[in-house]
Amino acid sequence: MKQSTSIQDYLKRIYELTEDGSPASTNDLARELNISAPSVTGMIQKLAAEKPALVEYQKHQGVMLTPIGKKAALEVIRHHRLLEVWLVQTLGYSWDEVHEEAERLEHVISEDFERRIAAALGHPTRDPHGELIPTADLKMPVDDSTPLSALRPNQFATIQRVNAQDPNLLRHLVGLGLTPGIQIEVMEYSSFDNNLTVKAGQKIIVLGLNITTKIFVEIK
Amino acid sequence: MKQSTSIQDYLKRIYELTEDGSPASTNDLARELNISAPSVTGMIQKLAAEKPALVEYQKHQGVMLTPIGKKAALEVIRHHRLLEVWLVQTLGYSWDEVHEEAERLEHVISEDFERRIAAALGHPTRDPHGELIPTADLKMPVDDSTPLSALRPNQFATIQRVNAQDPNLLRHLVGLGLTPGIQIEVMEYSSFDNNLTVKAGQKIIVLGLNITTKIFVEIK
DNA sequence: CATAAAATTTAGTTAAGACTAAATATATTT
DNA sequence: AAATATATTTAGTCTTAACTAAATTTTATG
Repeated sequence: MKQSTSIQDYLKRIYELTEDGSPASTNDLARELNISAPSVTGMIQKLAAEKPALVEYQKHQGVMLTPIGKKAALEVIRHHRLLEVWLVQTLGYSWDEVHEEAERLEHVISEDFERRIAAALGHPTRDPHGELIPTADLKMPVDDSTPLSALRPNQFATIQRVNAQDPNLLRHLVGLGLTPGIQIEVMEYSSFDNNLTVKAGQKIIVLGLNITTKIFVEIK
Repeated sequence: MKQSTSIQDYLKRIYELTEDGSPASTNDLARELNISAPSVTGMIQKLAAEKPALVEYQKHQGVMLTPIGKKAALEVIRHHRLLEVWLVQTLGYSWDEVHEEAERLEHVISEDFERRIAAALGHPTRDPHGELIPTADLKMPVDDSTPLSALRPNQFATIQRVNAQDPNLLRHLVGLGLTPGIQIEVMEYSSFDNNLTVKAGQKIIVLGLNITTKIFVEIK
């Protein structure tokens, strides 16, 4: 019942890619995992053949997680996000440094360790990027946020989460003052390049689609 | 230059088995690692063939670590022991619970993580069992302790370290009040079974060789 | 010191999980 | 709807690190 590190990575990526309800394609998975497409096909077939199956798979149609696969994925994601909070709170990591460390630790911590850090941290519900942490019974809380890219001028919002791991992007956002909890107002929208001009604190900032699709907000 | 988990385990065990200056035998290594002897031979040959070599190996003569292999081993041991302190101090693990968790974590933490916990803990010199922690520049501090088994009646000593990982034994010792820092007096010695009768606090305790060779003391 | 026992190594397999090259299926374009 | 482009799968290989069975070397014993 305990999966290898690489199986856990597959399940986690499949979870992320199927959050919208549509199956994950072999190619998308290959890209996300930095693994060749044929290797991905092989692993998917293996996961689908397990008893009980961890994924549902039809040739050329992509993969979805079975309920069991989903539990396993949420377990890894819970580990990852709790670890991120823990690294930031107790060891002074910054939000652009935690991802890589958590990525390795998530596979080796015990359930006991998980319980201990969750308790020590006061059972946090979000990681340092504002992402929701799956509950101890492995349910993902419902997320009511909207991508910033969907907002238009004169809308006010609070940043809830930033769906990114790239340290450079994260540091850039800190520099701009765009972190969870921050209030913003949309000033302008350009339909040509989908740029949004937003006001955060005193700053007026122009953001491209690449950034606005990664920032999720609660509309005021 | 970064070794696999299993190579790290080999190096660590070889370090422990060669601390007395004599080479580690294939069989001893196999037993310590829970791996078959032929597998051990294979791995040893591989480690000896690396450039630079991690071990010195002559057929049928056992293995020793090269200076480079020793550094690598001390790195893993430093990780392990710092993690044990960390788990006890910040997450409330008891000394019989830490070993297993540290055993998995030691292979995946970054040098940055190592530095952060070392600093957060105030650069401890011993782990929860009293074992010395290799320094940041990977030197093992000299150990001046004596096995309790070498003491005789009327000698007084302080327990410095307990060289054991078995949770049952460790809990047993806590029950007997035999933990690092505790003062003891040797009352009796039996040359027949090598039992020692010691006084720790109020208690009078008879200990077999299996235990007295694992407890290391500083003679008063 | 010859022989039995124990330790070690060699030889050959296996499993996981990656890879490339080639084949095939699906999707897109004209 | 045919032709092309893209995505996916199949087939076969490689590496790591384990295994067992058999051969060999070393050590211990009679």
